[in-house]
Amino acid sequence: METQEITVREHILQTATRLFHDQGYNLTGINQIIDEAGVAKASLYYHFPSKEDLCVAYLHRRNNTWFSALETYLKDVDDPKQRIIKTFDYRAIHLKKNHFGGCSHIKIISEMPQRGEKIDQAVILQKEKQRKFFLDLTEQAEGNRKKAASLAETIFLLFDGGTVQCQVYRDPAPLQAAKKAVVSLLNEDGKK
Amino acid sequence: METQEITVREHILQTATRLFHDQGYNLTGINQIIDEAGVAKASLYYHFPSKEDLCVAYLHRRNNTWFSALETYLKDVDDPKQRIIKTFDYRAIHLKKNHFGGCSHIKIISEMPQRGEKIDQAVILQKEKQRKFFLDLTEQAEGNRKKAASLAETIFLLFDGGTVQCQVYRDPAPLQAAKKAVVSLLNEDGKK
DNA sequence: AATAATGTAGACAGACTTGTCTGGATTCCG
DNA sequence: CGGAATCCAGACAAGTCTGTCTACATTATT
Repeated sequence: METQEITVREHILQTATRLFHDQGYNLTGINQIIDEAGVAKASLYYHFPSKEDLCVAYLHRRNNTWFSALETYLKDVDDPKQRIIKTFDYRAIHLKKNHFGGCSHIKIISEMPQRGEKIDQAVILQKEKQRKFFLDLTEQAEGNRKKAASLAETIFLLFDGGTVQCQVYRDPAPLQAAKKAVVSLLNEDGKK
Repeated sequence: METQEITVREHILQTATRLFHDQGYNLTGINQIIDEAGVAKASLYYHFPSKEDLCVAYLHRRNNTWFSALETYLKDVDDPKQRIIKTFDYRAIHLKKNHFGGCSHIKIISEMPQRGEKIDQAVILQKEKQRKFFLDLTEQAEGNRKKAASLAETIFLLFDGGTVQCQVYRDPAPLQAAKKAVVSLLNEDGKK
């Protein structure tokens, strides 16, 4: 109760998060996770019935922390267009902090072609949350609903395209190009 | 000499190509490749010194076959704008044929966070070839070189974004949305 | 005080991994 | 004909993988 009170479960999840992202899911063994987390194997299997369950927890964790950190980053930005644009900046910062390893969710489905239902759900959940995030903002920025929807789709495509190209080049430049394109689109829209 | 004359090396490469893409690189063992190809293990290691070398050959093969099939698909299309647009159609067809497994190159780097130099080179080579492909076409379609360059970047981002989202949803819709955005961009350009 | 929840340590099963090696067969080419 | 290139069959090494299990210790709650 005095300090942080990091539970064993939390410790496992943090270690798994680091290793899954940095080394890859298939290249990270259960034994390595328990060694680096400093817990017993039975403890891991007590909290997570299988490696796949641990993976699902990892994906949900990533989804939540990414969005809450984004909200913090945007806390003083009110204008919807600016919120969209600054989200691209945040994405670049976040990717750099993670050594340009790319999107955790995309990586997982790239590693597991025959993914299970739970993993499918977790990945699609994140993508839908991101899609809705952009859609809400374009609807605020643009009265025409149909135009807002198509604009949001384009922005989301540029967002994912920028992310994956940053992974390839290990460089934030593609996301900056994507941001430029988005700025252009949002201005176009205003001028019309 | 009578029929196709598929060499052993070719047989290995074809089997590896199918398995790497459908199952993933790390989940495909050397033993499975030789079993399904019907060759001896020593034959595989005779032609490919290591699994990584086989991977590099696989990436180059994918790169070449994708581009030559694209050229065939576009053989009757002359207008540069139409060539760009039809490339998105071709991408969707190609992804569907490969069960929406996504881009082979992106998948490989997602599976191997600490990839070697040869693999890095192969992936970047493909990306640069695609980038140049779009750049050549935008330069033909648009006199202003600077505008053409930025247009090509945006198109390329939409291309990769559409590809990765198709992988997530196992559906061609995102690439169709990307195509729509590109059509819009190319028309904008014409109107200005 | 007793029971349930949570933890440690580590052996074990059964299967898989990449790569090497032995040993011999076939085929091509000069 | 002779040697080089190519191929097959499969044992083997040394390690990895996930998940189960036994046996015991600590903590919390009722």
